[in-house]
Amino acid sequence: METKTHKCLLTGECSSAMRAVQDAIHILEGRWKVQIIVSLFFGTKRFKEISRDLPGITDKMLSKELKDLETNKLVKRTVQDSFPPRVDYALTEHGQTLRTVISELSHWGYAHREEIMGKKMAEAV
Amino acid sequence: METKTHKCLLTGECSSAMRAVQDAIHILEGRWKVQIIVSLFFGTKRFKEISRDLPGITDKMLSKELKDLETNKLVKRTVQDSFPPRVDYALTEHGQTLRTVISELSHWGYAHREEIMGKKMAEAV
DNA sequence: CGGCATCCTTGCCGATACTG
DNA sequence: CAGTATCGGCAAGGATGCCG
Repeated sequence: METKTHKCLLTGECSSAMRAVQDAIHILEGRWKVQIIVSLFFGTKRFKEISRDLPGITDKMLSKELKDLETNKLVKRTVQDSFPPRVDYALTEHGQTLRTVISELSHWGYAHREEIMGKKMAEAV
Repeated sequence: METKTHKCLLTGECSSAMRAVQDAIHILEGRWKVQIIVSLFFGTKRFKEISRDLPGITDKMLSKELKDLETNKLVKRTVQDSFPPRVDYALTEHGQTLRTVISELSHWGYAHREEIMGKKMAEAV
């Protein structure tokens, strides 16, 4: 326990694991990413549909975030060349794997709220 | 499946789950939080020890982040009034529960890297 | 050693307007 | 409908210096 295990801390295989964690968080962080993903958990959506699901988001942000998610192969963008223009967004298979992660985060988030607010309050609410 | 389940999207119990996820992410996000926590996975540390584990972090940031983590009851701060001054930081029981979450994020992060870089490259590295 | 105070840069993100 | 273009505020956070 008092051994020099901390030598591995940010060099060696530990740093590789660190980067993996940071990568994962980086994809989920920010005000909108998770909300967009959750919105798409419910199925394929058009730009405006997602927009309506996220009160307060601007077209600019939604556009940017979707582009990010597409770059990360989490979201598939499909263009129908009809009029009016129609573009569909859906989670890729890989995007679907986020369900587990988000579920885990959700559980911890609840537990955390209990810890912070006090167990008693948690039942009260 | 095509039912109007999206009605619940950001109103109702779904929004509660959303907030839980956001809470969890908020605690882990940023450049340093996870690194500090991981550093403390290896045991109780002093301010300078953590600082040495995280090349590039400034005293100001470390101080702020530790305060945040303490506020969230993830880290316990203990002051020995000796000379030179000595302050110990350790994860609380609640802080330890992050192991599962971080482990999950790490796994997904690796899988994500394979997805992005291509499975072939993953073995090559 | 373990910080806090100050200054300053960066870039996130919102508001608004415009296009095909 | 599905975006892009431009402007700009504001807060996170890096650099530096000082203190008990």
